[in-house]
Amino acid sequence: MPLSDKQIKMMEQKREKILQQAIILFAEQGYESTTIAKVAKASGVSFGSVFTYFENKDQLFFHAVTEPLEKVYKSELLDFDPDAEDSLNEIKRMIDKHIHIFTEMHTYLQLVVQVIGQHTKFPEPFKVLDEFSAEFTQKINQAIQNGQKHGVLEDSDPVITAEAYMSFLLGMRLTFTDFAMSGLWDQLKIPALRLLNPKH
Amino acid sequence: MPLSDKQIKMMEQKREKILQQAIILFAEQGYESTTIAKVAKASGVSFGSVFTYFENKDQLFFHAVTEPLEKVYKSELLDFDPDAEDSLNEIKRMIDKHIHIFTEMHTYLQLVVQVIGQHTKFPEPFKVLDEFSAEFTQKINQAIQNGQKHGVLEDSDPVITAEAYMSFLLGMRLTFTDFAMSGLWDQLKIPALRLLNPKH
Amino acid sequence: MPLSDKQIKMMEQKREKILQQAIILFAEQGYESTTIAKVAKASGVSFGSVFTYFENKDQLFFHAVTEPLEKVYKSELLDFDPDAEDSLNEIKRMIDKHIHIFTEMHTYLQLVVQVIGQHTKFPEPFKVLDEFSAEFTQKINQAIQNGQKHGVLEDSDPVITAEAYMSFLLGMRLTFTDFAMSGLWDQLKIPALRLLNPKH
Amino acid sequence: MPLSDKQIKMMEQKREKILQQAIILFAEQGYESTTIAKVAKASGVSFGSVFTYFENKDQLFFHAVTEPLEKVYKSELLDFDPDAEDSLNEIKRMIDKHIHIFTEMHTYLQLVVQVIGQHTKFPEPFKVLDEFSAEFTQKINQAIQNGQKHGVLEDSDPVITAEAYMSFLLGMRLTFTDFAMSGLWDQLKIPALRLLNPKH
DNA sequence: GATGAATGAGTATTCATTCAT
DNA sequence: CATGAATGAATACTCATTCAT
Repeated sequence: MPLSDKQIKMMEQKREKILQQAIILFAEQGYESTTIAKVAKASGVSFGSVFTYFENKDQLFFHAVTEPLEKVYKSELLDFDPDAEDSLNEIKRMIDKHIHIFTEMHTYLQLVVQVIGQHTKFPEPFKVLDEFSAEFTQKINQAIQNGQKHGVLEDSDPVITAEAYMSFLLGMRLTFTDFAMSGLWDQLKIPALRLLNPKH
Repeated sequence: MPLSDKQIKMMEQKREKILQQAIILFAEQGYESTTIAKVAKASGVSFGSVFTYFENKDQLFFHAVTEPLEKVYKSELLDFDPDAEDSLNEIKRMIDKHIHIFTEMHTYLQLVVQVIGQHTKFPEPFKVLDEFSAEFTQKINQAIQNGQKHGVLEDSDPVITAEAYMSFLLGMRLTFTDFAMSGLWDQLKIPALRLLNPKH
Repeated sequence: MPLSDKQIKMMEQKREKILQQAIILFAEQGYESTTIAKVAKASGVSFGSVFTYFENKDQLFFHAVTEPLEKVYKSELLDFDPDAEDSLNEIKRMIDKHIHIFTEMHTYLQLVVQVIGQHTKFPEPFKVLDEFSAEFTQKINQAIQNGQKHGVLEDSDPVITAEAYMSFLLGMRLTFTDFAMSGLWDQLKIPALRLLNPKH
Repeated sequence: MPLSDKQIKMMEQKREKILQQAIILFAEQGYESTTIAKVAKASGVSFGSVFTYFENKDQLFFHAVTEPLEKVYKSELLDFDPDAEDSLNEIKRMIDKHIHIFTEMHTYLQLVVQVIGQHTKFPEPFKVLDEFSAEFTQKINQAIQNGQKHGVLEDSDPVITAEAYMSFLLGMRLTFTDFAMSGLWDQLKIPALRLLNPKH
């Protein structure tokens, strides 16, 4: 007897709830200090149920790291046209979006940073992040070349510039732990654009 | 019976050795995965000895985070004159130095990032880092204002710009896990300077 | 709504399948290492169904131990005439049969041995085995006395001899784990008979 | 600073105590039902200490199975001269000894039987037992041939007879769970000898 | 001061069992 | 009756810390 649609939906919600809480806890307390019991409590399920939805702690961590990227951030962060005709405006729109997304990514980025910082400890999730990182900088690179071709950006090594841009985004969210002061974020668009070396 | 000078020196060396190995292990494996036994083994002492030199694991971590800063990086990173007459050259010299230091700080920065990312878990070490961060950006800020006053930097909000500069430094070391490609580092001076908005 | 005959038959088959797989798993892996999930998987049913047919794991084990005995082995092992006129031939026939049955009992005997060896852990199944053991040796005893009366067996304490005979049967199956070498079994009839002390 | 002799002795005693209790518990309750906590309690140490002396539960079990064999039983069971001139008396002495040892081995044999019965679960300890078993039957075999050569044993296949003798010893200890009735044991020497087929 | 045995709090994970569908 | 999600008791094992030598 298969599960009813309702049941399946309930289970999906429960899985999502567990994953959300796991992301928060892993981000704030780190992999080791996040116990399955804490995740279960935060999600309102018994700890046994966590194992119904995720094979083990490692897998839970892996999904906590990769699912938000695959399901949300990836498409959002890559949502710009690197070959746009109106190159400068597209780049500005992109920066706007990136700053905005990174601002919202607070918790998730702490997770990302853990994985990158201790990549030998987390090889599988790191691989996923690393691949996205390559794709992301590659597309930024392309947009920069497009801007240079259209004469809206001054010349600069597009590879270095793309890497610098990404470093800035990542570092920005790290430096400011207190993200109440969201007014700041907006203003970071200016140095972000400056990194891409626009013509005056 | 007081300890001889030689003995004192031996002990200091032993303490230093333990701390160095602790920094490496904490950085690469994280706080929880770094066991006292591992640190002791890497330092060539019995694990009991670790407790002779450091009250407990927490204290060991605290010193691993703060001593390199206090003893080495702090003075190096603040070694520039924010009121220099030859403002542009001083800024360029400063960037050179910063990029260079951050390049070398690889391991230590992983530690820093852990503390910042999980600052609720590590309040004491975080406080030390946070205070340095404030001091650092304040001094950068001052240098930027000096550059603007001397007309070598275009106008820009010096607070934002200083934060952007620091974000870039921190993010830069995070993005590139493979630091064999040190050729890259040199080239990062260009976008770093661009962030400060120099006149053409 | 009563169950149809067909349904009842299906259920009986399912119960039998579960029991067979349970016997194999309990025998090869032991009580604790045999999980209900493994039994269910091996039987091709959901683990919930196991509880439909057997109250709990203990009961499943109990039936795994006792049913083969009650339904198959008991009658086979007792299928000899302890008062036969042609005493020697009956005894030889009995030995033939016993050796043959024990040879086939491989898996089941592992189960038996577990219960005997850890009888404090398995008091109920042990009781059943113990009672059969008493009945078996008693009947062997009787056959031995009959043989002695007919002058085909030399004198010997029939109680001891019966126990020795049973010990031999049980030990035999334990000693040889590799039962591919079935040629051996046949030859064991000779020492088995010798135990009963036949006249030359 | 190395441990003092006294300390080392204390530790050896503690290890021995743990092992003895482990043997008893593993024998009576089986591998899975024997918890480290139970062993620790029975030995009067904290459960943490068990791990000081044995790497893990598997290793504890391995040593529980192999040490008594290597240290005690092996030499005792092989303590007979398979080439003795006074062959019959040597064989009788051997049987006496074997029956006596097996009588005393009660607890240990339950352990042995577990390992043999579930040898796929316990490959390493099984290997040790299997090797001893081969050595033992080989030496018995030799003694039987010697007896036949000297004309004190009737002819019989010495390989089969040796196996039968060993099966009997093992089975004997299994059949009788209540070993209070030690009067019985003595009488088992008679069928044991009979198995070896002595001349009248 | 140096060592490492002893301790036990804490944690991931397994698994029998219950029960809603 | 069949299914499998939910539960939490139970257990091996790790590791910081203490302290006797």
